Formats: sequence, structure tokens, C-alpha cells
Amino acid sequence: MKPPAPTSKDLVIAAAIRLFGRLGYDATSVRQITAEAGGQNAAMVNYYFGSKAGLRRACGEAILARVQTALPPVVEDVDAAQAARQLEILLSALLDFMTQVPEAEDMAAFILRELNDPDGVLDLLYQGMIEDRHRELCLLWGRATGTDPESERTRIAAFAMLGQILYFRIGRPVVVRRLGWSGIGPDEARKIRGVLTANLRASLAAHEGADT
Amino acid sequence: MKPPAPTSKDLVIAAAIRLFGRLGYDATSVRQITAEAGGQNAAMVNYYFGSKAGLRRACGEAILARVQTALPPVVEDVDAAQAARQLEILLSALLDFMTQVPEAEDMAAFILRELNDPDGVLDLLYQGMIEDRHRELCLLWGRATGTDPESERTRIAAFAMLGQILYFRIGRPVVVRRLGWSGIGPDEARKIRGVLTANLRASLAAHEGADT
DNA sequence: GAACGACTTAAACAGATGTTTTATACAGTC
DNA sequence: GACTGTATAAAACATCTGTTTAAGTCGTTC
Repeated sequence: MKPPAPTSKDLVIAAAIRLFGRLGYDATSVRQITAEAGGQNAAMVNYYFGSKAGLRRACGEAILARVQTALPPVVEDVDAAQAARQLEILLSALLDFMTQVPEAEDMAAFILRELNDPDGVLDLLYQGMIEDRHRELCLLWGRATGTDPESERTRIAAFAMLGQILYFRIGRPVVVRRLGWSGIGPDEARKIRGVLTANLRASLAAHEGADT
Repeated sequence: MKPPAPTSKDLVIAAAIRLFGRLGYDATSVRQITAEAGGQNAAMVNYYFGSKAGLRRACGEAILARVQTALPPVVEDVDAAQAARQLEILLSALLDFMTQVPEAEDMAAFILRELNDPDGVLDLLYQGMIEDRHRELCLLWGRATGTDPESERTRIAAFAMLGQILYFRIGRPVVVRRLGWSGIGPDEARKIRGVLTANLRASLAAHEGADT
């Protein structure tokens, strides 16, 4: 039942995700990666992945696989109140995922770095998870507000919701400084969640008024 | 009345902000920068700025100076309704700034890159503009909701508001793909603004209920 | 016109980078 | 025990990096 011991290949990918996310793709050397993975030679990368760019792609695929296994199921057939509740749970889970789980934090940093790199693996990540997850978010939003889940306005609103969460990961250095925190731990995450769920409820409440 | 012709120094800084923002600090070479600036030698950078890191700092200072000249004044003595109106105007201006003005877009990209780089000029940017701007936002939020402008909850809420806006800049590649847009032009910015102002009003309205 | 200073260029340097090549260790198989 | 294929390591390669040094150009000043 216990998972197999991680191979060198796995160790290299894990180290690469961590370093690519922390330092950026170009700022990370293959020697750094293999050293962090415990090995002592840089040729491993080309042996296993063909090139540094191949390793980057392997990192993207590993993230996709990892996220697929951690997906909470989304129940489609829900009424408005259930959808609103699911939205809160989903956003709360995403916030925790982004700010608490160290492994996930590295993956999030990796993805954020890829967002604006034309040579990166954004296509892979988008088609493999981002689009589907966003579509689910739109579905819940549409159910909760009684509007078309795929309307342009709903899709924009879903991104706005995501943006609120993601900024506490992207802008964390600024956030912690302004708040006088030493980091974003469980206590701080709870405070953030309080504000974000209040915002979510307020937006949904605004729709209720015009809805029924 | 016309501004003086840009010096080589100015051209190098402008090119550096653009390239650092687009590619990242490490991924950009000084030869690229001087080539983009019209010059043909890389030694200019060390002549003017001492080092590549010195050029990075000069970019940060140039951004500070530029932003200072473009600041709309914030009127402090306002009632709740006026503060709410100012909030809408401010957020709308920030969204336009982030997605429409090409020069500002480069600066925004530069700042975002610096956010997570411990060796960067985040300190300079934070103390020179980020903290002050955020404090203004908190002030307006506090006035509009009748709460303490410097309470922890208000500061978090201000970051959440910012996050909604910034994500449409940070995650633009994802946003435009999911929305089927070819970019974020004036029309698209207007649609985004519609959603964000609706969210803002909803959040403020939620406070009104518990307030009076 | 000579001398100077500010600016720009070219060439060269040491170091780091991604990659390739070669060599070594070590399973399992006949 | 020799052979084979896989996995790791070491060294060498060409290229690119930031930086330095030296040379060149231009306008200004005396």
C-alpha cells in the first residue's frame, strides 16, 4: 500500500518544480537542480528529459497528474443554496491550497511563472486543468445566481473571484509586510478567508435581489 | 514646452523596464537591452549604472518617479457616499492603467516580476509607492464602510480588491483564452470594469446593512 | 589647433551555462 | 563469468553571460 520509493527522475522533477517556481526557469541552472535532487551530475537532466526544456515540460505534466488526484468532485445537480455553499468550500480549499500546502505552493509558483512565458508550458496547463477548473467555477456561479454559467459576465466574475485568492499568493511579500505578518500561516489564512467569503456572499446577495 | 529628447540613459532604462518585465531579470542580457535601446554596445550599462543590478535599481527609481507624476489626488475629507464614489474611480483608473497604457503595462510587468525576487528592488517599490497607495485605498474603504481604515480586516479587504484587478493583468494569457478575446482592449476593459464595480458595490452594500 | 571631458564603441576576460561525450558502477540473464 | 542494458558520474565543448579595459568619436574650451 505504501507508495514506491521516489526514483531519481521523480526527485529531479520535484526539485525542478521547486526551483523553477522560486527562481524562475532561466535563473535556475540544471546543475542547481540535480544538486538539489541529491545527485551530483548535470547530465541526468539530458539523459532523462532530453533537454532543460524537456524537464520543464515534465514538470508541467507532473503537476497535472498531481492535481488530478487531488480534485474534490463537483456535484453538478444542485440548487442555488447548495451551489453557493459549494462555492465557499471550493474557494476556501483553493486558498488553503495556495497558501498552506508547501508542495502545492511550489506548484502554484511554477504555474504563475509559466503564465507569462510564451516559451513555457502554459498550453499544457491551460488545457489540462485551468480551463476545466474555471468552467466548474462558472457552473457553480451560474447555479448560485440563477444566470447563464457560460455567459461572458459569469466567466469574468469567476476570474475576479480567483484573482482575489491568487493575489494573496502572488503578492504575498507585499501582503505580509503591510499586515505586519511574518508569513501566511493557518491563522492568517483564516482571516483572509473571512474577508473573501464575505465578499462572495455579498456578490451573490446582490444577484438575489435582482433575481427573484 | 516640449519635453527634452530622451537621452541614451533614458532609452536604456525604458528598454530595460520593458525587457525585464517581459522576460524577467535573469533571462534578459545587457546586450539585448542596449540593442533594444538603439545602441550597439553592452558597456553602456556599466558606464551609466555600474552594473546590471544598478540598472535594475535605476528602473525601479524611474518607475517611482513616473508614478508619482500620474497620481490623482486623494481627497481625505469625504463622507461615505463620496468615498465609495472615489473608490470606484480609483479602481477603474487602476484597471485602465494596468491593461490599457502600454508604457504602464511594462512597468506593471516589471513590478510583478520583482514581487517574488529577494534580490530585487521590492523594498524600494514598496516604501516608495505600494504602501502609500494601499493606505489610501484603506482610508477610502474605511470611510465608505464606516469602519477603522487601518483595521486588519480593512487592509485585507483592500488587497482583495486589488487582487481582482491585478489578476486581469497577471493572468491575462489565461483570461483572454477563456473569454475568446484577442486581447484586453477598451471594450474588454469596460466589461471587466462592469463586473468589478458590481462586486465593489455589493461589498459596500453588505456593510451598510450592518452599519446603520 | 590643442586639450579636455563626455560619450560611445570594440575587443578581450573570466566565469557560468546547456549539452555532449566518455567512462564507471551495477543490476539481471544466458 | 561474460554480456547487456540501465543508471550515474566526470570531463570536455561551444556558447553566452556580466564586466573590464582600451580605443575611438564628438563637441566644447582655451
